[in-house]
Amino acid sequence: MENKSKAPKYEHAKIESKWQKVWAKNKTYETKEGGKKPKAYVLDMFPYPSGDGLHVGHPKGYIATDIYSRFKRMNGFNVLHPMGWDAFGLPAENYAIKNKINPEIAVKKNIKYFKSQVEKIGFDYDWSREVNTTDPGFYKWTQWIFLQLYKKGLAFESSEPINWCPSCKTGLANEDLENGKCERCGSEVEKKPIRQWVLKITDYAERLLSDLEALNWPESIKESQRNWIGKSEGSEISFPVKTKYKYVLLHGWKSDSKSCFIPWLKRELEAEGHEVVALDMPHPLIPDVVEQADYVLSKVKFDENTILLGHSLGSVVSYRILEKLKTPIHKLILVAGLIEPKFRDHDRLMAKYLMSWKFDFEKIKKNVGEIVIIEDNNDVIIPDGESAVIQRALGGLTYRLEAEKPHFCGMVEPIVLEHCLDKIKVFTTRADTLFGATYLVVAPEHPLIERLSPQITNIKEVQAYVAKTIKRTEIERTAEGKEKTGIEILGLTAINPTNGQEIPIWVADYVLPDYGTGAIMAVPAHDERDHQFAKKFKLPIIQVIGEDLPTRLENWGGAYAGYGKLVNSGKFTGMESVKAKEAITKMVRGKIVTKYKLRDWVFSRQRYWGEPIPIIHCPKCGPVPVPEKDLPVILPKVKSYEPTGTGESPLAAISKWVNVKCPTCGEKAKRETNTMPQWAGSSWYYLRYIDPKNTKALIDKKKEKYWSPVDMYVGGTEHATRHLIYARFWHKFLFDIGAVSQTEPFTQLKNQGMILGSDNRKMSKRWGNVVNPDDIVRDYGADTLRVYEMFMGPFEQGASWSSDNLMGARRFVEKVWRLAGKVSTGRSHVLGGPDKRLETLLHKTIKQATTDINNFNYNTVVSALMILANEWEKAETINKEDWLTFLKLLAPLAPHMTEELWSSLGQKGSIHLAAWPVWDESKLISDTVSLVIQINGKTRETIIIPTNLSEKEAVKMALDNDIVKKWVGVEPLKKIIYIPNRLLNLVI
RNA sequence: GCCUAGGUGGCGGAAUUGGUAUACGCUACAGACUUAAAAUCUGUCGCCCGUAAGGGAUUGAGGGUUCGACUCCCUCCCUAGGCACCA
Repeated sequence: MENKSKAPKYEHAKIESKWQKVWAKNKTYETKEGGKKPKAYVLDMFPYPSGDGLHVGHPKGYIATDIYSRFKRMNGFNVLHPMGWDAFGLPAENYAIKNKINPEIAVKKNIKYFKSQVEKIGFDYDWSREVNTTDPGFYKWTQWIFLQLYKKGLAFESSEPINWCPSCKTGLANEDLENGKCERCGSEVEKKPIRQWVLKITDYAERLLSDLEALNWPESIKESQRNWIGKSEGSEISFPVKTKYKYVLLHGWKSDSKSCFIPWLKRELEAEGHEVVALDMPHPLIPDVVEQADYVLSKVKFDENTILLGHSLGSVVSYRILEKLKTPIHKLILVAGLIEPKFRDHDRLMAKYLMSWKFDFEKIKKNVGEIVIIEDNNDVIIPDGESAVIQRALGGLTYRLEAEKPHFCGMVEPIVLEHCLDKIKVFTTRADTLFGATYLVVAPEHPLIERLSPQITNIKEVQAYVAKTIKRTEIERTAEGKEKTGIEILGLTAINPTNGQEIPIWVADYVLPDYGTGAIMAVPAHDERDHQFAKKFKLPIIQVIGEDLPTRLENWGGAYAGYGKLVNSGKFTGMESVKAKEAITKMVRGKIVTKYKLRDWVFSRQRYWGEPIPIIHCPKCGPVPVPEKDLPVILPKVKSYEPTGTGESPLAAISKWVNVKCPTCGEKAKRETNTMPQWAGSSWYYLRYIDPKNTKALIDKKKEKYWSPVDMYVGGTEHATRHLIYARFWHKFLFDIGAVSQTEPFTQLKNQGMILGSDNRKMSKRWGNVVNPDDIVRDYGADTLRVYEMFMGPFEQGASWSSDNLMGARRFVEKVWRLAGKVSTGRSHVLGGPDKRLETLLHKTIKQATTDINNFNYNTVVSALMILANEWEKAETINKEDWLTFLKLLAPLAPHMTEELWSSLGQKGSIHLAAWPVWDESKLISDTVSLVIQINGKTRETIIIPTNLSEKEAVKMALDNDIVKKWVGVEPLKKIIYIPNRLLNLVI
């Protein structure tokens, strides 16, 4: 009682503001470079400074890193523990629009409020390194990284249809969707083709996946990323399409219809049922291509089902033919074709002087549906790269490969035949079931439908189905339990390459256009979806797996998707699935390939509040990167920053900013007006803390090498497949260009569990269950808040707020405050004298606090400290050295109070710079231990024995015990299990 | 459907990794102090039988390994999260 009155009252507000000022003045937590200390980079995911401010859930992670960083500092580490603001992006912008404040002003205001909230909790941040993604000095380097990506071809423009949020009025990345809805506002997204910038994150898919293995991250986050990347290994297999065409084959200079591959190709195509015309053209030695073209036109009628093939000079004849046609033909195939009078071996004077090389490219393009250009890598006549020259003039697809004989002069040229025939390429992970592929299905978006439309007899119905399905949103298309729809494409059939079977081709929207090849082989016996589809449309189902299955196909409810031995599979019958995959792929000349579900990162937003993309569009030079010396491209101040919804950002309206001179040619040009997504700045901000003031380079190499990577990264799980994938991607890219020294940015990651409201619901204004940390700090103190949040339960688990439990933490803090009154210079006493038990307990507590803080098991640290405090409360006096040790253990958790008690005992310097206590292993052992005695594995008695007693003596002591005697009786001991200092089990 | 993490008193949760299950805290109840209340302090507090001494069952369910299982193995149920018509 006397001690109680001696101690001054615990006034948290006074103590906390006092020490916060002292720490700031003394720069207690400023990180200094160099020295011989090992480093520890401890990092929080930096917040959006939203208008609402923080609720008590936000600081949970910050408290955890704060404890960890203080602990590391006291253990002799050079600690980097910074904080900053992720202030670009939709939340900040929407807040600004809603409140009619310029985003720049709104963000400044919000940051000020956030910072005041954070500072009250007493974190050890080095504020001299504070970063803000909207600061031009910061986003200069965000733009710089974009330019490096652009230079390496990893940033490109595309007009593919992307996810468009009609409410946020901007394009979105795949990662920004939640069940097909905009993650921010919940609107259903539409597919809209708008021009946008895309980052080629898919180039890094394999590394992003395989490097996960070595990371010390929660398994669930790694699993999310694995799911998101979605790797699957399978085969690409081509199915020939059976069509009816008229082929016109034109031979080259000095040849005729009997030379090279022409006769062979004619036979092969005729065998497939096509009509083939191979003409001998007039004057093969000194040709006049105009005359030859007229000759061909007089002999052959060209229409939409004609395929024209020109070999060598025949290609030039084909241009002249196409110039003169009234209606387009289906396809033009150029084999070793040419478009200019250049030759590898010698000049051909007739080609140079007797012929014109001017062509009407527009007319030619108009008169042909599809162009294929095949170049021989070992050609001796046509110059290297001629296919690219032709492609520039005419478009089409080019293939550079090795012919059987140079210049495609072989009698047999299978590659030429392959390009003459139409094919559907499918991706499958189950090549072993290929014999059971009874039909093909293509996505409604598949180019084949358009390309082969003249051959499709029910084209009207097919087009109607396509039009209907393409309009549907992603959710409608993939809605669970949805009946499968589709329509057969009549007039076309495909050939199963294993057995030559003719199979139908369907179009159905259960096949997705942007995964695999946009077409599948359907194996209804062994794929649930195909099974449903086949049942509905009465398509054949053939079992090819399961020779050894107990039940037959008819008895299965649906498809059997497992592995097994093959049946009905020709020479592969009896083979195991796994082996058959490779063997069958090989037989049909398929390719083993790897596919990923990860899509490229749609990187532009048609919004105001983001980093401008540093590109200038010049009518002459195309897109030109802004020279690095001109960075940053400053986001201009505007009056109206509301989204336009037109696919253009509000920046497009600022002509003063938009109109610039092309950096390459100096002519009039326009700035890119799209901005970057909110994830841009956060993809590299952790590097900026290392070197926050650098204006010359992204980061100083020496500093980067010292501090990278982040040793402990803490944040919420919601960033699993966005921030954490994007940042890893950028980091790997920066590693590839030599800007950083590590391949991964964050070696260890912890997720804090969410703090829910006292009603078990997510804290939100909507439920009125939000608790503001300012109120808790004011009424109970920051130290109490910190201790409470750490004591709530395991760090990675969620828990709901409870004011009762908060009081428990407050009581503990006050108890510690009161204990200070018992401190004396003698040994810790209980009534009657010094107590060795308390010494043992102290050392146990040091050990537990040390290992538990290292593992983020803060709830058990608090409990251990409580146990010691409870014991001391029963003691008369507390030894001063023991007390100081205890304060140090508590210091990371309750920094203000411990600092106050530390200094009140006359200690020099901050407790937070003191050395962490070390436990003495020998002091952990007490003189006596309680030994558990079990009879047949059941606990019956506990006896106190001297430490390290031998088995013999322990058994003797146990058998002396009355209760043990009662249980053992006269039975002989069958077996004795003795665990020294712990347990004795007597089996009778 | 596939994958991942979980399931322990009235509640939040501990358990030295196979060795006394329920530490620590909250709640509740009783007592002390007080004119009274709050605060504080002290004590009791998982379940069933029993006045008690004592005994029995018990870590989502069932089975197994073991002298001994919250902990390891198998089957199943439930909760949370990720992916999902991805061929």
